[in-house]
Amino acid sequence: MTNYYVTTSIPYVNGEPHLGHAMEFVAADVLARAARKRGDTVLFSTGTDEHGGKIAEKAHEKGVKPIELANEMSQKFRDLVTALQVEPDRFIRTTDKGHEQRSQLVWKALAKDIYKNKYVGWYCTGDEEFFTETVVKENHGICPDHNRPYEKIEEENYFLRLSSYNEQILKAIESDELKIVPTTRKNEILSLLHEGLEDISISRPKDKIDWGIPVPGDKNQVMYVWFEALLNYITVLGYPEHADFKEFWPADVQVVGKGIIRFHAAIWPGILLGLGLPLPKALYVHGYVTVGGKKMSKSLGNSVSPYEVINKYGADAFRYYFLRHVPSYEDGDFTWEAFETAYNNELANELGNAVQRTAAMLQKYQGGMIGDVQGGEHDTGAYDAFLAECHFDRALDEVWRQVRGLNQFIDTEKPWQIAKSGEEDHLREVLAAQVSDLLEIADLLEPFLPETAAKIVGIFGTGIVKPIEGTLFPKFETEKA
RNA sequence: CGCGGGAUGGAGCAGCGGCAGCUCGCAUGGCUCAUAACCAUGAGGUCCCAGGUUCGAGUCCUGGUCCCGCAACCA
Repeated sequence: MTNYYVTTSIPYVNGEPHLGHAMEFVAADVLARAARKRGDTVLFSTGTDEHGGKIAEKAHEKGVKPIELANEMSQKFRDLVTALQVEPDRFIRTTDKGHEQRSQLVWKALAKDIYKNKYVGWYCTGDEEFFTETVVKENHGICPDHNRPYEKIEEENYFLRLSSYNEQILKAIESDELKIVPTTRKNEILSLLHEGLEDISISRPKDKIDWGIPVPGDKNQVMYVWFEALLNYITVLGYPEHADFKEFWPADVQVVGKGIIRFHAAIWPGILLGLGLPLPKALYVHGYVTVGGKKMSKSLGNSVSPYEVINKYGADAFRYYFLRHVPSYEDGDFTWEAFETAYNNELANELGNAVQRTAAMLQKYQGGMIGDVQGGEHDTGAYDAFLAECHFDRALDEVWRQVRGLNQFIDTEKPWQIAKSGEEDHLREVLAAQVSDLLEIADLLEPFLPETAAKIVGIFGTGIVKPIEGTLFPKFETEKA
């Protein structure tokens, strides 16, 4: 029995769940479902990242405690996961006691690679934030927001000796021991590693940020959120002693967005090497979703809630669009127009109608009786390969190649003519072949569109057609502006 | 010269040395089992510019133009 461990990054509960989060959940869910389908023992984990100054600040603004805000927001992400028909085995919160305790164990285990040092930086008392040398130079030493000079401030931080693992990380990524998909992302991180990693600060003074996990043995410091958030991938398994940890680590695939690749391809491997643990086998890096070609933002007022889409068209339609029409290896765009076109043409017309016409003919000509169905005859090699590479869009292209092939087959065979000529055996064969195709399509679709796959099997899976209520994908009139 | 990605028919993309391809959209024809669905055919491209390598270049090299990421200690 093979074990399979897949994770998503855990969203920071600073903002509402958006399309990007939804897409990542869905991508990981496809991998998990595909693994379950081939019989692996799967552990699929997701969750929320809840500590840090931003959360404390926001809670303060709203007049609630940080944990109250975190509870509320975490639930929203959990609800989104459910609405998307995404089925994780674990949902970790970084405020879980277990995570906090285990993170401290990690800290202690890393002791040899942690040292205390002074962090020197340019600070604006207006923003209460540090700025980089570059930014300070650009602004000629004066903060444009507050019109006051940046101050040079020193603070004590704990640092992780990331630099000492640079070579090992570089080798692991170069050799695909830690495989980064797609290659462009791998090259990006390799160039970063060639430049060399610096040690990073992994704590903050408590008097500045106190919403965090205490550093063991130092009352004045809390862990830097990023450091601690990364640890979720092993604390959720029960690092260091739990059986799950021993059985499921290293992860098979970690799904992350392109914006946080450095954390996952540099810092995280550094931590793992420091702990003497194996690195994850693969990192799948997806792009960002834009709306109408523009970054989603509140100021532009162009953000689309995942629920708007799901409530109107259903989870499977959502999954379909974001898996096929947002390129798996690049950024993608969402517009209602593109979504509705894909929905109507591909889901309703091509697939939905293929199901419908097949079911209708079986009922009309054979009283719903399905003849001998031969099992899948198509070569799914390309599909399998794409799926293994997280090339979801291409994998679905392959499925749709079959859907189109089926429609072509029907038009070529013309079962309605065969019915008229009374060649019953031939008709039975042709219709059975259609069903066979549809069942194979349903099988391939299962990780991507679980509800749809189940419906198709429900209709044709037994010897007799069991029509569903309504249609697979009711067509929507495109709203014309 | 900080690093990297990209520029291909109206739109979105694939092709990465050997007849320029896919999806959408558009036009025409066919069919009638079906969700006004399905099928076929067609129109539409100086493959960013300028040089070069080659029998042959979207495809390789050099230079240029224009876009877009990253370059963080916000997570």
